[in-house]
Amino acid sequence: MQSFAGGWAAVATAKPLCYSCKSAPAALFCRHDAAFLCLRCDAQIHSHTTGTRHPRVWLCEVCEQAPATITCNADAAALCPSCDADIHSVNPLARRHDRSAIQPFYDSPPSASVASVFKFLLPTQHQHDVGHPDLKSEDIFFSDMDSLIDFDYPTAGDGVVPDQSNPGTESTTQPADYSTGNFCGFELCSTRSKLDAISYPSHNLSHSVSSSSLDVVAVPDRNTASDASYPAGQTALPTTEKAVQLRGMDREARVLRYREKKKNRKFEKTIRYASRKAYAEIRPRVKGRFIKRSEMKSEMERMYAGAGVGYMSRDGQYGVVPSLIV
DNA sequence: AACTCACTCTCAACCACAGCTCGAT
DNA sequence: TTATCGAGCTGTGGTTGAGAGTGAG
Repeated sequence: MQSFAGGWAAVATAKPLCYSCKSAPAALFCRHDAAFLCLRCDAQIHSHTTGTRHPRVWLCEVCEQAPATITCNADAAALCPSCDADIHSVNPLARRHDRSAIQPFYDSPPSASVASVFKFLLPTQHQHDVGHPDLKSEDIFFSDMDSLIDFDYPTAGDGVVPDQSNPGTESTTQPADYSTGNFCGFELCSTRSKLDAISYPSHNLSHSVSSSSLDVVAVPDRNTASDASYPAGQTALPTTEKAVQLRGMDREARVLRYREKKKNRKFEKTIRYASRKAYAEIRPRVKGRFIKRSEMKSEMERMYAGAGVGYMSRDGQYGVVPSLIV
């Protein structure tokens, strides 16, 4: 079994070369020009001084060979249609991941990416703050994140993954044309099924959440990213002054609090069903594997046959769980 | 520099079964 | 509309083995 320790990068193959310089690996895809670009060439072509602000998207985090068109909010990952289909068809839990069409960025990639990576967590009204020219990405990013970054499970119910299969959200899940595999005339993700033998744990969030600003991906607000088939260059960049808030000491305190939380954040296994944990802990095992209680009984009887040693507690239940060495 | 070997590290798979989900009645 | 039933699915932890990574020769 292939290890998945390296996250998405572990299965990634060589990125396509930049269409402009033809030497550096591409980092993003310009939808207007239908061209892969490295960050340097992108900065030159789409700088404010040139006035060119084409809609661009990051490459798929999995194959890194096709433009991302879908964002999986559960995994904080931008995916191309093929990788999305591969990953989210492995089991029912994966199928329930909240996915939405990715929203292109128009400004410089670092600021756009940082601001957008957690945008699915932000209130909808902040979506337009991303492109505000007067704010550093961190200013936008940290202002409201601390109240949203706890990642606590819902208090009601068992804290299961939200069901994204309801009809109301279906339209945002697969907006791209998967049947053809084409997007803006570009053939997507020619390297399919690299993840066939790789499981896809839903709790594995750290690969992108903890990344640097250059590594993170654009994650659009699911409520606004309803159409992936953006006509090239036609989506106007909205601007607002709402982001210019929380200045001064209050904001600094919030930033500090967020950074502290971020520092201490851990993506550890979360027990959703304590009762199952309790049962698993007392369940008899052989070499770590669960065994039938009837098998354990017969095994113990065989082991202790004639020795006069009892292993059951007085009430017939299991006392100390024996670890059978075979 | 390229290769082999030994060693360490990482992690998915395996197992049984209580409890949950959901469709049928 | 509500209640009940049953089939199928999910999640839980310790151990293991395969594969990746690393350093020495």
